[in-house]
Amino acid sequence: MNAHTSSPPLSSVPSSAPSSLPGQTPGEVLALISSGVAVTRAEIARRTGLARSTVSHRVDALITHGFVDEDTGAPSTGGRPPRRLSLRTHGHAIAGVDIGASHCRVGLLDISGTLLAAREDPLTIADGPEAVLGHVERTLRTLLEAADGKGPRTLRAIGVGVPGPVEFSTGRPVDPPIMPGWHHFPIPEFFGERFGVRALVDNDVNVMALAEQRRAFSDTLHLLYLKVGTGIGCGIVADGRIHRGAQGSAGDIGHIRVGERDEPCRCGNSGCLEAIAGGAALAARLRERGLEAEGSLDIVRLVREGNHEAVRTVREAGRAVGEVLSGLVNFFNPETVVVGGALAAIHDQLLAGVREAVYRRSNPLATHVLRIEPSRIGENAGAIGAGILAIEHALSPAQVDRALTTDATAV
Amino acid sequence: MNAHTSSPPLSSVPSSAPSSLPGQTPGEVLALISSGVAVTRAEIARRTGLARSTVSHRVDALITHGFVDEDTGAPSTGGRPPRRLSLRTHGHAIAGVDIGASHCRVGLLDISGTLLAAREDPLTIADGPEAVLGHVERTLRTLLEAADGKGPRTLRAIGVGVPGPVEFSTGRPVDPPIMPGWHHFPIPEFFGERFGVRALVDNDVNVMALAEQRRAFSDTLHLLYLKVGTGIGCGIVADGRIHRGAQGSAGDIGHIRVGERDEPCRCGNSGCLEAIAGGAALAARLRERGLEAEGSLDIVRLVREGNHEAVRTVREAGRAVGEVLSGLVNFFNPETVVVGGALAAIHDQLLAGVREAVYRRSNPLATHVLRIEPSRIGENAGAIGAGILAIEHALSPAQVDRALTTDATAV
DNA sequence: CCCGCTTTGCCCGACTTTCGAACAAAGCCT
DNA sequence: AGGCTTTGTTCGAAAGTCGGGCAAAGCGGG
Repeated sequence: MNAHTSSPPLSSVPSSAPSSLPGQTPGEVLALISSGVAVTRAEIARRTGLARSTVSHRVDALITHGFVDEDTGAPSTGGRPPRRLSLRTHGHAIAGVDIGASHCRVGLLDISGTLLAAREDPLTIADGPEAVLGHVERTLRTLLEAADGKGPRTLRAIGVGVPGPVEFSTGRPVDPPIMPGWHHFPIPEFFGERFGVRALVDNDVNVMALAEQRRAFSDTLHLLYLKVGTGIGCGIVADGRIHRGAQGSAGDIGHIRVGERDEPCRCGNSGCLEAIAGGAALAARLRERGLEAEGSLDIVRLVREGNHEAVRTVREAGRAVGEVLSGLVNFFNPETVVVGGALAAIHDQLLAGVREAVYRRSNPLATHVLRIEPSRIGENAGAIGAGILAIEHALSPAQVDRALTTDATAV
Repeated sequence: MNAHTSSPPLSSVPSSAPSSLPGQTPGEVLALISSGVAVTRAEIARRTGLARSTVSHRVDALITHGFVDEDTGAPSTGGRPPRRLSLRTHGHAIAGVDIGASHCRVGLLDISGTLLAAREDPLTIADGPEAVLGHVERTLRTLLEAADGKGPRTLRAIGVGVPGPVEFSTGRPVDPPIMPGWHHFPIPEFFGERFGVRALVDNDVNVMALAEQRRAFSDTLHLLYLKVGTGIGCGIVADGRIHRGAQGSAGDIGHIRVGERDEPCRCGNSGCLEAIAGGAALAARLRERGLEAEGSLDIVRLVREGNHEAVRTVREAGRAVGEVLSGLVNFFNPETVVVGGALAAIHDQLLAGVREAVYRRSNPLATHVLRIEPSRIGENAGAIGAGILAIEHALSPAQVDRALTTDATAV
């Protein structure tokens, strides 16, 4: 197999890189600044091909509208030192809300994505949307007041992750199996009425995947986030964007059939991944063998204590997860798989099994650069990811341009 | 489970629809016209929010540069009848090339995507790129000359589908298992030197998926194209765009493990989908039972003849495919699954098995609007899809804008 | 220390694009 | 035939963009 590596010049074929597409509008200039791609006026001009005067114009608009701050000088490159521009974090605030089956975490972020404060409370999602969201509202108001200490912050947008499928365009859960009473509940309207801002709602694993991709694995465009807890789910980032599928139920891998074992599953089928490797199933199996295990946390405890039975069971679960994952790797060809959820606390044991199965069965081309790693963000992934979702909405070029034209000074 | 269907007004929450974003540049105006979204000047003005005079300006530019034709009047809506605009097909030509393991199909399309002519020839891909592409070049020149009869046509771009993973940005195959000698061969440069136009190269199933989505299932954004032939592969359209994955090997589902059976596979593992349900494997199994079957076509023949053994085998293969597919449906949540490839000729038998397995195992939310259907495009899907890839490149706003500014009259 | 060099950022006149309003065109309706 | 409606064009005004000139600000060599 001879490799052709030379790059003969393309005679009269237009170059594929249009060299300078983005940045045609103030909002896109802001995107360049906030993403760190170009942080001085001169850099922006070079990057976009716009005249220096035009760039100054746009940057001025962004500054007077409170989107950008001008830091003091930067290191000179031989001539006059450029003035560094940065997203103005002061003044704006974003909420990131992670609602789980039995807990709820509310985070406050600045507009650059830094988590300023977070609070977790136990809560039962089955109490219904009014009760749960009411609690979120109160927590959020508390956090906002507390944060006011360091300069007032105006809430700009809210991101919400919920444990079930969501129709993203309307922000409404659709037939969520573990959220009784939430079907079609208009979450964005709930927050819109109370805070006067937009709320973006998505599946919790999706926003966790987003958090990991944006914050910890920004060099990878295609990422899967495997959440192994009581149940098993998967968040998908394809080409840097969340893949939600037709009904918003993409990533629902808990009931994929795996292996030979025919464990019955609560879904009515048997042999489901969740029935074999989910935290609830593992705990049940350990109980059968006389161990004390109620939920995922007990499994973590037992493994940490070095209980052989538990370690073996978890490793086996890892293999089951890995077997399913190997298929998904072949199909989706991600660069990174992040493993999170309660059981990721013992990722040494879990990942060993996962890697074993994936590298045994997957296409070598797909695996030879594949990384399978534990979550880097950890317990705040949901809140941060939801916040990122909201930030990217609030800072999208379209939104920013609108803010500039309907000249109400931001902040 | 109570359903909340009311839509209370969003107090002071900005509407999610920016109402009039697209169309800021001549290229985007052309996109509106060619996609049929807005086909008169007045419609474009309404759709984009631009002044009518601006729209006229842009349309004039598109007309003088040969991108748009002005048809005669359209039905009046009470006032002066609008003049209908349409993409100028006359003059432009696009090539769509579908290279298989043992055949090659070259198609000539006009810029609206209509197939003008096509030719298929047998050929062995293992003869290497120079030989194969040389043949494609000759065929394409023949087709271009023949098409010249009805007005001269200038070739604008070439799309190519090949049976292996491709690094799309460079158009080079990467470690393709059934294309010896093609590793890293610079296909776009080959055509660039000979025709002076850009060539876009992609995996063959990807372009087939694209063809089905754009031409036959344009109401669905998420589509899988399952090709069941000698081998088994899958093309992925996510959110209207081809998903290629990190190494361009996404959709390589032939070696996902399925079921209990441990058939050895040429990949070294056992239990692979392809080893159980691929055309080659089915033929081998039928041969074992004394039937005469060399390849996929013989299976089709036997099933058509009503051979019970063959029908049963195909149906079983369908179930195996369906079992894998059920997992992918849960994971990806497509709206449509299209089944093509040689064995799709007997889709009654094959699809029965596929549907049976999918509907048994997949998440009801994901399946209740899922369509599993035979290919509608058929044998030209590869050539047409490759052509569409090239057309969408040539008509992309960026390309069109460049053509307008570097004022060389198109056509 | 001063002066030329380099790079950055702003100012200003020339040019291009876009807008909005007025007007012509073309069919429908009474 | 004349008013009405919708479409498309013409034209002057407004806005945005460009590019050159110029001041600002640091570096480095004599």
